[in-house]
This record gives sequence, structure tokens and C-alpha cells, in this order.
Amino acid sequence: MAAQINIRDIADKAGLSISTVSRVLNGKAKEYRIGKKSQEKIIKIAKELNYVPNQFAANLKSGKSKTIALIVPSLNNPFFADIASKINAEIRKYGYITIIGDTGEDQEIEKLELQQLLSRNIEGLIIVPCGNQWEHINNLHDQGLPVVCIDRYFEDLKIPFVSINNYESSYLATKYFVDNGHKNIACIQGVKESNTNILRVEGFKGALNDFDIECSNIVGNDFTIKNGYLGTKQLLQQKHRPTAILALSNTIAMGCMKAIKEAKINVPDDISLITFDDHPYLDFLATPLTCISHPVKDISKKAVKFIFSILNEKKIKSDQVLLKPKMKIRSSVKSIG
Amino acid sequence: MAAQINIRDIADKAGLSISTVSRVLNGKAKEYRIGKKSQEKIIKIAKELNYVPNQFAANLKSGKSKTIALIVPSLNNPFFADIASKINAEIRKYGYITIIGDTGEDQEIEKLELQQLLSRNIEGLIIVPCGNQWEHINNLHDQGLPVVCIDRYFEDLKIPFVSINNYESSYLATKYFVDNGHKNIACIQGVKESNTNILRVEGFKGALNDFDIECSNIVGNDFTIKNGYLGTKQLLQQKHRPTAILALSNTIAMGCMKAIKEAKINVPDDISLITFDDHPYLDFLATPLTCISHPVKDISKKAVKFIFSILNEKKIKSDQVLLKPKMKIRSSVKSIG
DNA sequence: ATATATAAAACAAACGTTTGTGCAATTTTA
DNA sequence: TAAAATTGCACAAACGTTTGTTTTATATAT
Repeated sequence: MAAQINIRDIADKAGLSISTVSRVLNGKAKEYRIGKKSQEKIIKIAKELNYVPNQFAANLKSGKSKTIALIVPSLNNPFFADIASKINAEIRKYGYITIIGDTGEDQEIEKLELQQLLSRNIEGLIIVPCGNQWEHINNLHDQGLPVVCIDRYFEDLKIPFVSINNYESSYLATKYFVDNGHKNIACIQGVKESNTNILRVEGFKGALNDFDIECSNIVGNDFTIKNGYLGTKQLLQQKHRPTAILALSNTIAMGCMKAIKEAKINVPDDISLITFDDHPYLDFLATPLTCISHPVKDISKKAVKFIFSILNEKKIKSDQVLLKPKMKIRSSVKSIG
Repeated sequence: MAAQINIRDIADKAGLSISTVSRVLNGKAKEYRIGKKSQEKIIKIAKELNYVPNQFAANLKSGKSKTIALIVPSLNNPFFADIASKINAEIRKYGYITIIGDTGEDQEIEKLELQQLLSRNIEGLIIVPCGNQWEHINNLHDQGLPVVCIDRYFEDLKIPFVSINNYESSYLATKYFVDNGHKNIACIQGVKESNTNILRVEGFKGALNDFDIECSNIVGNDFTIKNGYLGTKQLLQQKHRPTAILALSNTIAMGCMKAIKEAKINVPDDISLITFDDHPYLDFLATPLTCISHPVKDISKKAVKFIFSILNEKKIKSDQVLLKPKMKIRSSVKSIG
């Protein structure tokens, strides 16, 4: 790599000092009363030489890295990919850059990545935590690093978060099943300890309870295709087979569909299905899937706004918000009974 | 953010000089003959204080950022999200970190991001270029920055790339149509100028030509759902409606399916369809889609390997490779005639 | 003509590392 | 036992910026 030209090269060529060049290039010309001719000369030369400032040097001195870290469990999950894409774009608007970390749903990798990111002096962290350990994240928060959890969060901590009301989400879905006459409703859950999952399961149970439906048929333990597949198989073998399944994630739903297909039965004729997380392809499935849709754009925007509010020490009214979920009705739920 | 503890704090606490600490922490203890007791003491203290090195300082001095940039057209596209996920994981294995840029298929943003990334002293660039302008990328290559194009590339330049044989891809698909008796085959293309598209179209035409099929019915001009939708509508209105459509990307295929659904006709009974880019959800579509599958993992691995080979000035036999595509046969092609 | 105010820009320290070199102290060799 | 070699470490410069302070030149006031 050819040596990058630096501020000194510009100073030399302009016959001015590096401090003057720095100030002009940083828009502090007025503040430091740099003459117009000098300003123009510097800017012209910088362009000519195609000057690119060395962020390391700048950051080292200023302590500002202009970098926000985003950590997600898996970019392979279209939901998180969507979030990553939106947050990345949003952060850029603030003149900051995003470093995206993909933990592969492994909390040890999460910790490791966090270390690496810290050594890059990130100024803020937006994270979808991938487990129920929170100490390493809370420490950062306590140390004053702006942290915002999205999607998944820790209920009893003071870390700001923006997520959706997961209880309401599955309550909505379950109620929809009930409204359509279903009484034997099953649920395939994800990682049991994750608060997302806990709340969704509670919403499921809560709805059943409110409508005086006894049985709560809950299987599974992971947000994966495999788990959805195995869970569904298990459900289909039950003597009193459920008429409806609530899949607590899009990955779980994919597994469901696989098992349902293998069993040569149909959605919604033989079994109804609702999934979490919307995606364009849901419209084109064998049976277009009714889903609980999360406002990814709102979540992303708000999370980024939070980060920069904290960074600029602006007060936020409430820094733990739950957005409202929506149900997108397609045709995977049959009206029965 | 509380002040991070630095190498000097460790030196003070250990009663040693910062150079000694630096050397121990960088694994250069033997090389510089640091005593065992000193080594142990330093490592112990570093752990106790939870030392995180300041990469900016280290990078400033050493000129090494331990960072590779990855630029993709859009993380929203599952294909690129997949690539990003894999490359990210792969690069981490080398102790490097990845900065992911998402250009939104906008070449101006691509240029802008590139500038920002350069100022962060990236040591390498893996890019899926999002247009047919190559100067800004070629310049970097000429300046000695390790650059590897993936998926899309520039044919006449010397920039290393790893992609798949796009000609072969669509040739394969088209041949499959022909083998199944199709004669009136249409193709919905993406961005006309992109080399990916050009080659795929050529493969399409080449196959038709080889099998003495005259008509080449090519519509469309963008790798988007919308374009797929409009293109399909256009095709369905033709007096001599095609019996098969080759969609040159997964996004285009989604648009196809939308239009086909609206027209109340079926795949493959009324029309056959093959798409590019595999994805788990393709199995669960109304009609599981036969597709041309690209070895994402191989592409990612090879690209990363190239980058580090170039970085370490190791010779590569051939640095412009085209991997073999595979066809994943599902059930979206009807055997006719 | 001198003192004062202001404009314009230079000086120099600092950020936290890495790294080439130098210098004791200790051990080995002759 | 003195010279040579080795071991163990410290010194200090450098990386390219930012930024508080100082200096110089010019304009204005007295």
C-alpha cells in the first residue's frame, strides 16, 4: 500500500503549519480565525492530493472513534440481517461507522467480540444479546459506555432497550387462534432462558388462561430450524394432536413447515400455523404464513437515536421502550369449530 | 466511559518499563529475552486490571489495523447476508475484524464508504461491486491494497476475484428447461451492465443456441422484486406466453412469484421457474423452487484466503477463479412436450 | 509615535502504543 | 581473573493527528 499522504504533506505544500491545516479540515477555521485565502488553498490541496485523514491518529488524540458496534446473534437470520442493514444505514447518517459482530448465537464469542470491539474504542454498543448472561454487558453500561439492547433485553437491569412487547405478540397470535375456534393450541419455543422467549411463552399462556383454555402444550428449546422440525414432529405424534401451532421465531417456523410437509399434511387444512418475524418470502410459501410482525425500521431508528442521545448526554424520557407488534394476517389459520 | 487502563499502568504496577510490557503482551518475550518472572507478573497484572489494548495507538504506530472491509450491495438480500456472515466468521479466525459496508446498491455510496474505510486503514477489501464503475476500486488495487471481488467482478482488470461461472449457471438452468421439453423460455434479467448479468444472459442465449431454439425472450433491468414482478407481468401478457422463466436472482424470482400468483396460475403446471441463489425457504414455497446454487461457503473461504495471501505476499497460482455452480432440483419445472 | 486590540498562524505537547538501540548485570569462556 | 558473551531490561523516538497556548503581523485607538 503506497504511503498515504498526510496532513503534513498538505501543510508543506501550502506553506502553512499542520495545526492550521487540521483546523481548516475540521471546520474550525472561523473559530481560530484562519484567513480565507489559506482556507481555500488548504482545501484545494487536500482535494488535489486526495487526502484521507488517518482516523487512528485522530481518534487516538481525540479519544473519539466515530464507531458504533452492533452485535447480533446471526446475520443468517433474515430478521437480524434486516436490522443490521437498517442500523448500518441509520448510523451512517450521523457520520459514524458501524462494526457488525456476528456471534453465531454463542455467548462466549459474544464476550470475545466485545473485547475486540472495546479495544477499538467503540463509542456505543447496540446489541441483541444472545444469552441470559448480562454481566459483561452491564459492566460496560456501568462504565459509562452507551449501550442499547434491541429485540432481546434484560428486564431488571437499567440498560436501555428497544424491543417489542413480546407478551402482547404471542397473546395476539394466540387470541387469533382462539377467535378462529382453536382450542388445542401448541407452542414451539426457543431458548428457554431468553427473556424474549419467556415473555412470548407467558403471552401464550396468558391468552389461553384468559379464554379458559386449559392445556398448554409447549415444546422445544432453541431458535433453530432443527428445533422447529423436531418440535413439530413431536407434536404431530401426540394422540390428541393440536390444531394450531405458534412458532416463536421464523427459524422455528421453517422447521415446522419441513416436518408438516414430511407428514404429508397441510397448512391450514390439517393444522394452523402462526410465526414470528415477517419477511417478503412468507407471501409465497405453500401457504402464506400469518405472522407477528416487528417494526424493524422503528426499532433500528429508535435504538440509534438512543445511542446518540446518550452519547450527547441528552436526557431521554424513557429509555426502555416496547413497541407494539402487529399481526399480518395471511392464510395459515383455519377457522374451525 | 471510565478511562481505560493502559500499558503504562501495568508497567508502573509491575515496576517494569512499558516496552517490556508491550513485548510480553505481544508475545515477543522470547525474542527480546524477557525473564520468566517478569512475564508472569505482567500477564497476571494485565488480567487483574482487565487490560484492553488501545488498537488506535497500536495501529497508528504499526500501521496495521487488523481490519478487513467487506462491502456488499445489500444485507437485505439473503444471499449477501449469508456471505457477510460467513466472511465475518472466517476473517475472525485470522485475528482480524471485519467492517461491513452496505451500499444499498448505490455506487455513490459505495465510493463514499470506501473513503471512510480507507481512513480506517483497512488492510484489505472484499467487495461485491454494485455497478460497472471500477476505477475507484482499481485504484486501490493499483496502490497495493489487497482487493478481492466476489460474486460480481470486472473481467478485464487484474483485480483478483472469486465468483462462480455465471455462464455455466444459466446454461445449466436453460439446458434443464430444454431437457424437460421447453422451447419457449424467457429470462428476466437484472442490471444490464453488470458482468454477472451479462454472463448469465449469455449462458442463457448460448444454451438456446446450442439446442437450436430461436426465440430469446429477455426482459427486465434490475435485481429487484419489483423488476421481477413487472417482468413477469409483461411475459404473461405475451400472445405466445413462455412455458418457462429463468429468474436471474432470488429477488427477481420473488417478484415472479408475486405476479404468477396474481395471475392465478401455477408453478409448474402453467409455467416453470428456475431461480438463482439457494435458500432454506425455497423448500417451503408454494412450489419448491429449483435453483442454481452458489457455494457461498467456498466463495467466502477462498476470498478470505486470497486476501491474507496477498497481505502476506504469498504467491497465488491463479487469483481469478470461477467456482462451479450446482443446480438444486426441486419441483418448479414441469416436463412437457 | 506609542500603546492596544485583533487577526492569522505557528509551536509544542499529548494520545497509547511499537520498536530500534543501548546499557547494566550476570554468566561463560579463555 | 579479565575479557567476552549473554541475559534482562530501559530509553526514547516515532506513528499522524488534535488542541491549548504563544507568537507574529497588522490594524486601530490614544
